[in-house]
Amino acid sequence: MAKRMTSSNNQTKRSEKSTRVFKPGTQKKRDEALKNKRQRIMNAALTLFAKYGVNGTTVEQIAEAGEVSKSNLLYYFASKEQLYIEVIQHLLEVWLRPLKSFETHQDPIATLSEYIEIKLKLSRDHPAESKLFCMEVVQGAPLLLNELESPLCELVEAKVKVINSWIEQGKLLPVDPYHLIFSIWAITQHYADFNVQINAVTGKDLHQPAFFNSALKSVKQLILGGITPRMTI
Amino acid sequence: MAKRMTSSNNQTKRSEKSTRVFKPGTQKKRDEALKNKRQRIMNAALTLFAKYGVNGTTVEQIAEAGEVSKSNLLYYFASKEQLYIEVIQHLLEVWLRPLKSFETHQDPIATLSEYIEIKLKLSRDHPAESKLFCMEVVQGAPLLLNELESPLCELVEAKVKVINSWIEQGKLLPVDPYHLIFSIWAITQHYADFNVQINAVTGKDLHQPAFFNSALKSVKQLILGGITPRMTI
DNA sequence: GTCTATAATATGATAGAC
DNA sequence: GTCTATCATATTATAGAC
Repeated sequence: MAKRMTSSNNQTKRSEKSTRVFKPGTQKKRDEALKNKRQRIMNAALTLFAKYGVNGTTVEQIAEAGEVSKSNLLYYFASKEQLYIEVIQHLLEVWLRPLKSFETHQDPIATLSEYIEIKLKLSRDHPAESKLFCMEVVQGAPLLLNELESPLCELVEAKVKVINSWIEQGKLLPVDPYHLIFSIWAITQHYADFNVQINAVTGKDLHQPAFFNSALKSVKQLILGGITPRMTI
Repeated sequence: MAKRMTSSNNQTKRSEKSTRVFKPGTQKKRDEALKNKRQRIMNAALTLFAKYGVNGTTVEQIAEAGEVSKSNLLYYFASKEQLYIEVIQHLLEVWLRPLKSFETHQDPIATLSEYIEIKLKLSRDHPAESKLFCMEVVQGAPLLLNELESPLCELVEAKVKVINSWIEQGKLLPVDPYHLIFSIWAITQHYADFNVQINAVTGKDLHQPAFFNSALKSVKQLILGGITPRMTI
């Protein structure tokens, strides 16, 4: 009793949008406008949730940022919680993409190197997604646990097998694949999530190309340096 | 307007505690009881803030967890915000301690190795502190920015100089000291902050000694592997 | 110091006109 | 679909008795 949002009592109410067609061609336009509006609202919500937390953000703030009225927003999303869920779901998709596209080239170093770069670019270009994901997981991921358990788990396991086979082939020094993956996630996402601290200490951020490059170089050096086989001619 | 907590309008009201002494020896006891109560409340607040966020936690929940009444809590802390500030300040002290005690032994690898271990133990033993610090920084650290700018900055700069001197002496391979420090923070704190995700993927957590040891070993291997000079006999 | 009201207000959500 | 009230409630904080 007396909680803010418990991520449970959700009954989607207005998921069916009016399907009547008046003139041919009008429907598509209508759908697009609606989609844009939903998109605008979700983007605004993402930014604000990442900045103030879910409970620190009001529907009115989101509406203002999305340039709609509060009640209009609640016409498009049944409730604040429903909006949050949709934002999180969309976010997760963006967030798992790099791992899915983790192409396993012949050379493990090239593969991991590419993955690190993709992740660091994601931190640079989608900091709000990174931060909201971070906060959600830190708080116990009440809404994500299901998704984290099945899909992520399988995805990670597949990569773990690849890494282990590299190690068996002597292409990589022995290392625990799970910790390797966690370390890559941790460091690359740190540049987005802790950017305020990084900025306080260095005065720089990832949008400065020089800083981005030095970060990328260092991360690669640290992560890959410990697992690159020495040349033994 | 219409925000939850803006971290500004704070005038500490009840900082002076009654100083009248009735019997000798009673005062100390009284102070201790008071301190214990404040401690209890702050501990409860820390745990709940870390789990539900500041705005997701009500004063009543904290009071319940701290085993005091709501109004009694507000007798000890002028406001929820004031409580939050005190929690954060105490937290920061705990959080900066390892960096302060970053003893610079002769051997850089031993020094860094020890620092990594301390940080990982901190993640294991003080996950709530880690999480709340994380959330605060992710959200822009409105309350911490001052502290982060001066004290942390100087502390880091001192360590950076040490690391650079090691590099000059050839005891360490060239590496950007800032990124090195960030990487250590990122990985070690990740085990506390993202423990839910780590647990979802591996089924394990830092309290299992075997998992702690494998994490420690891997982190050392990754961080130190890329900066340990090769033996060139 | 502690408790029981209760004030003051912020905020999510709905009703109903247009 | 959109807007203007407005409701209902949760929640911080205070007043005042004991």
